[in-house]
Amino acid sequence: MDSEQVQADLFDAKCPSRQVLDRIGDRWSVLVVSTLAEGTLRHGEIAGRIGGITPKMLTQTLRGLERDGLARRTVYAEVPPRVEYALTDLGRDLVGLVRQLTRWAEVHIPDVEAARADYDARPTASRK
Amino acid sequence: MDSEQVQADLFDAKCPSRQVLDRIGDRWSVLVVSTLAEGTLRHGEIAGRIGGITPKMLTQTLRGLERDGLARRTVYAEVPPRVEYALTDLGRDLVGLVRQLTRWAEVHIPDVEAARADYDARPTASRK
DNA sequence: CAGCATCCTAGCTGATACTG
DNA sequence: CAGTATCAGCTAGGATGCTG
Repeated sequence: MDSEQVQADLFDAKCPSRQVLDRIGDRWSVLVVSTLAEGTLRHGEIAGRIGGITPKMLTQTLRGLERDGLARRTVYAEVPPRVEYALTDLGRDLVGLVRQLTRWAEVHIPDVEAARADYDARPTASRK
Repeated sequence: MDSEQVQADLFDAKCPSRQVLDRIGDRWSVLVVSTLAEGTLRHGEIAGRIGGITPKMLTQTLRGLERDGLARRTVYAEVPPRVEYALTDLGRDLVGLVRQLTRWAEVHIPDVEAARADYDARPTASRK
């Protein structure tokens, strides 16, 4: 395989890890998915559990998840309106990946933070 | 535990998955780490393998990886200057996580794309 | 309650040019 | 060769106010 091929594999939108990161790399997706992991919830319930998310960002995030087949949106024609969100099978599968991320973090983030502190303390290092 | 505590767990910098995503969620870190997985490389060699990355972004990314203890930077006092980069043990471990991301993507991204195409085609859905 | 419209800011990112 | 400095654009993200 030539270098052009390697480049194509790594760069662009072809790189698989890039695709996942583009999907869950934003500020709220992981949080919303994790919250929905506990079951079907309404818009306000999700907001309450997460805390600090604006209605706009929540809706925007949920729309993205719905579009990508990770969450299902159910509207009940009632007054006042009621909208429920739940994970799809695909979404539940994503939870598994998130758990792997979490597990890795719990194990290794301490090392990362130690290295960071060490780096910042070192006067010789090219500091930011 | 009160709702304040739940919020603290999920939000802020405490959520473990958030920490990983903050670290590898940027455009180049995963690419650079994956490239370094093949061995010790010089600045220009990494740039050549990745393609499309500017010197500034590469240096910036490498600095971040070095700071977090994921990569090691070795400067040789020669003329012309030579600087080599290699993964640390921690960095190599991160490669494992990236491979899991990649694996998940390869399996499920097709479903995501199908759902997306379906969603975009549906005229009734609240489209973006 | 759910969520849309609008405005606005901050930070990532990139293009370019220059230095040790 | 490796790295820095500067300028500029894009867009994720947030604040606010209004509607069905």
